[in-house]
Amino acid sequence: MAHDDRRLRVLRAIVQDYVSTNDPVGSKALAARYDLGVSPATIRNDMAVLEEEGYITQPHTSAGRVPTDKGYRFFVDRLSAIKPLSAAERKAIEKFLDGAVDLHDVLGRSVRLLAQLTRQVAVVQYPTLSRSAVRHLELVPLSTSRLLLVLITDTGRVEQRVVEVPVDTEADTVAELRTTLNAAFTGAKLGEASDKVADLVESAAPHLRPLVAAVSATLLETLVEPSEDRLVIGGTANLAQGSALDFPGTFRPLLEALEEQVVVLRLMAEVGPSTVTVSIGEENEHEALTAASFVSVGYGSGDQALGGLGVVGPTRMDYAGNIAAVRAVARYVGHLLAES
Amino acid sequence: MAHDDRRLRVLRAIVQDYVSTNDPVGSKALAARYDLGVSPATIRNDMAVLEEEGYITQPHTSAGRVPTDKGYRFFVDRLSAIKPLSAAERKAIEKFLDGAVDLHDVLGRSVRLLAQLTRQVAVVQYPTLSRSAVRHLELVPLSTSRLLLVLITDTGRVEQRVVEVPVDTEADTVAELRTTLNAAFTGAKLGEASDKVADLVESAAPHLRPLVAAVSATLLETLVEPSEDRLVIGGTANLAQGSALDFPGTFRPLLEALEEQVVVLRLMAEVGPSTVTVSIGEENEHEALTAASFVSVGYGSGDQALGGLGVVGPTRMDYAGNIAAVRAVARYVGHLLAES
DNA sequence: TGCTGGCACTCGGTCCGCGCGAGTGCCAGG
DNA sequence: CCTGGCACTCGCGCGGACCGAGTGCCAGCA
Repeated sequence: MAHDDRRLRVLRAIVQDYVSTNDPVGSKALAARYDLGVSPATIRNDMAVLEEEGYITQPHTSAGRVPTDKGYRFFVDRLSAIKPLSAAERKAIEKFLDGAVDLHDVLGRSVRLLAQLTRQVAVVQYPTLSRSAVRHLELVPLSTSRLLLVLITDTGRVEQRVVEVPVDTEADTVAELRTTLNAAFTGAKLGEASDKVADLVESAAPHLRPLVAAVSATLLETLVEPSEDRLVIGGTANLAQGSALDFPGTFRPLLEALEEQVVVLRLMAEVGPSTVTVSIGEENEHEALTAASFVSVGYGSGDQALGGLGVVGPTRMDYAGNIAAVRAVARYVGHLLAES
Repeated sequence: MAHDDRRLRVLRAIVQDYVSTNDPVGSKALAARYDLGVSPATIRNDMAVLEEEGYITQPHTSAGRVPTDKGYRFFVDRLSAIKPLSAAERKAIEKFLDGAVDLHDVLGRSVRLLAQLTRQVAVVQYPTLSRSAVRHLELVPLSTSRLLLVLITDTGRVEQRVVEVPVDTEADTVAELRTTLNAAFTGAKLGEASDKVADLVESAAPHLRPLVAAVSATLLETLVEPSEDRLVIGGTANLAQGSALDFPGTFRPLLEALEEQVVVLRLMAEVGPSTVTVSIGEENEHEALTAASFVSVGYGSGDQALGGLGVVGPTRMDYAGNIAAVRAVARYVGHLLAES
């Protein structure tokens, strides 16, 4: 129907206007700024309907309208045209990420880049251990009864743990152990490592068995939450922009939630690669995020995401732009990790 | 002189009162809350002198007085009695830090702990590479012309770099190379590594020389700023407390400066072990920090600090408490790193 | 000489009342 | 079904008045 179509355009205009001006938008301003082809009075009627249906609301009687979470949701779902990045932006991405020297560096640059592109808080997850493969396992003797286990994954993550071994070991034994472990685990997905452990202990030379068991146990421990997932956060300064406006009174809890990491990790758990997920306002379970939106996507080539990244900002954000930025950065990060 | 002594007490009272209430403090309130033994009128006279000398100031005529940076400085310098931590706090420290599983974990817990104890922004520096010693060097072949160099220090830091090697290598060669490098570097301070490189290349077997040179070069590269120093920041949510009050308009720049890291690292560069450094307001060079104070100390046993940690907050902070907390956490971190 | 109580003065914060303007809903007409 | 007109509502900003905290100064007292 023609009406529905126009109402959609009205809603879209309201969202766009509100996002850019941060002022409740009235019928006259809409008619003036957007070429809707109808008079303010007609727009008012449409707005009344939109309000009844819950897409917009007015903060008080004689103010303009503001999109509700439902309004944003509708807007985002109908976002057909993904705003392509400008040439300058593409260039900035390359410039920013090239020359990264290791994983930490890649993710650090990514988070800064994303924060800068979107002017929001950026969040980047380290590649999940359990979906990474072992590149190398190293054992460094600390004393005769303590070994340092160093795990290096194909994504460049390095984890280390001290292993208390049940029997005293000598250099030769450690070398043997190292060979055994690497033979067994190198190239294997960590998520499947637990399956191998039993067999490995079984088939190991008798004098190595307690050692293999101890080291394997420690290895599996690193795969459990929360140490398996790590997060880099950047651009929190961007929150301070219009904090009072966007997050009335909820600024501090929001920062706390971000530092908590767990909250964000939970959001991130659902992301798939290449499909951008947008979570708007009240859709977020955590209370501190009910005034915020979260745009996220998985990165990493292949069917399963190695990790996620995204941005957090006020519901009043430039969804189209942020989605594009998040997607672009994820693609670059995926490439960078694949080629290292 | 009796006067000077009383004036000092007045200044101290002003600082304490202002820190706890965040209201400019007047003569009457002072007389009522602190047992100075004199009347408000006398206190007024003292305050006039203190103001003339630049220790306090009044935001506007007919308001109370507020300490100036100079006033805080004087207060801090005369802080004889370090407030000892409460038993509960000591317990919290132990509980918080025990069970840390690796360096990242130790520092992460420390920063959270410090933020919680002081209710300020906490900052912890990773152990400086150049002052750490090599525990182990590992080489993992990525392809015949690329090696992954993994450096493990005695403080538990792990750094990795990809080394492009000039000639194709085989597994045997890599093993030889690894042995050579570990023989040369294990146990050596990284700061002194550059001295060794020339000799090492010289004395290496001819076929290893280009490899040793390439790997050593990469090793030395990791020692230059900014990758040599890393920072963990936590408790930024604490800034949001009275951001408007404490940092009028400078909230965002402050967050930016903290994220910048470089600024903080520069401040941290000067810290020595065991001596707490306090940098107040305008004493900080960086503009965004002119309304903030920085309390820091080095951690690590021995004469030279392995790294620094501290807190950043408004000049209006509990210096005695924060100094005590920073010192206590530094001691614990030092112990933890020493025993691993 | 130094402390004290009293007093006049200053000045920022708060409250109140008012007018303005943006925005709305409704209605009659095209 | 759209449009222009109109009466109505309210939040915001502005200006004035009041209030109270705090000060500086001064004369008196130990």
